[in-house]
Amino acid sequence: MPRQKETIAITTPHVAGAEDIGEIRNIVGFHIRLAHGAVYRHFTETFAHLDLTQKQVSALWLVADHPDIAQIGVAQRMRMDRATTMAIVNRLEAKGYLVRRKSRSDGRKQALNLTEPGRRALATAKRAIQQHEQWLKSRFTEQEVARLIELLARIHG
Amino acid sequence: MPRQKETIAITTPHVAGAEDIGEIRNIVGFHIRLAHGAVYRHFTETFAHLDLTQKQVSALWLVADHPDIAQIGVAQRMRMDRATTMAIVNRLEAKGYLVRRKSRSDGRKQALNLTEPGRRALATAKRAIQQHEQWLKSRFTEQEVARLIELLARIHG
DNA sequence: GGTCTTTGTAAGTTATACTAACAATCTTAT
DNA sequence: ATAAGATTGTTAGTATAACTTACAAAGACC
Repeated sequence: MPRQKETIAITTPHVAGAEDIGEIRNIVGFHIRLAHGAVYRHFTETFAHLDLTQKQVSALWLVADHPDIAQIGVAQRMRMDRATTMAIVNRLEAKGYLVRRKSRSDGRKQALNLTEPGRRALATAKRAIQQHEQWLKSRFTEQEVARLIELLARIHG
Repeated sequence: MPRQKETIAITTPHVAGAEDIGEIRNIVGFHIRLAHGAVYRHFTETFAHLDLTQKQVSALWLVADHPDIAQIGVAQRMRMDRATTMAIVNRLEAKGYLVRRKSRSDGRKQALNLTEPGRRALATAKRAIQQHEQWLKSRFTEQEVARLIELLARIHG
């Protein structure tokens, strides 16, 4: 147990008062980050055999639910900027899971659609997500899950 | 509004049944990711003038609360691996906010401690966090905040 | 003493997020 | 109708974070 002489001088944030906002444990943001990290880690494990990340699955799912969606549409729904969306769509396209094609209604846009392999990959991914959600939800009652979602939705609303 | 002929064929996940796990909106993981993203974004804005990221502030705070802590200690508390911790400690050290020094109790370890500029930076950061937390907590009652933290803690336990 | 483990470190890879700039296209104001 | 402005996709470049592998130094255990 390392604990030398400077201890006292350093562990006292009580001198100034103003910057003492209590334990780091009381910071909501800290808990969201930790929870996100835990979820992210478990997700990655669950998806180790598939070659997909969270974002990629979300994007795949969105395109499946919204055929001919433009990249900007994916970006808005996932709260990402255009450049980040590009990177993700590029990867999905490289895997052969979706195709870009010029939108007929708006020449600036690219209409995104899943390929058959993309649809199969999403189906597999959804099964993995089910497992992952099971792990996540196992610590809550149905009611608590609903409550948690409601609270989280107020943040990203 | 782009919406062509393939719409019907693609928007029906009802055919297989098994992979239909409902709306993406019902996935807890999805909400955690979105909430985390929103928090992360607001944090970044709040900290735009300071030159610190979430992780860096967390690490700084941890070192302040635990003088002579080893990198592995920071890693465990922040749920990071040693390599990631290295990167963050390196950045903080480069900014002159903390110093490494060989632990006397365990030659393998580095004892981390804040410098005076580090302590000042943390004090400033805590004020910014207070603002950030205000923004975050403004949409909840005290009770809801406590409930949210409790639920999130069950995830990262 | 020798073996196994822990800790820090370095190097290299991947994913994400951001900015800035640009071209093509659409929208709006005049 | 044309000019000016906004939107969309794209590329390039930067930063952060997380991961892997490998290695060295030090400690723990037999």
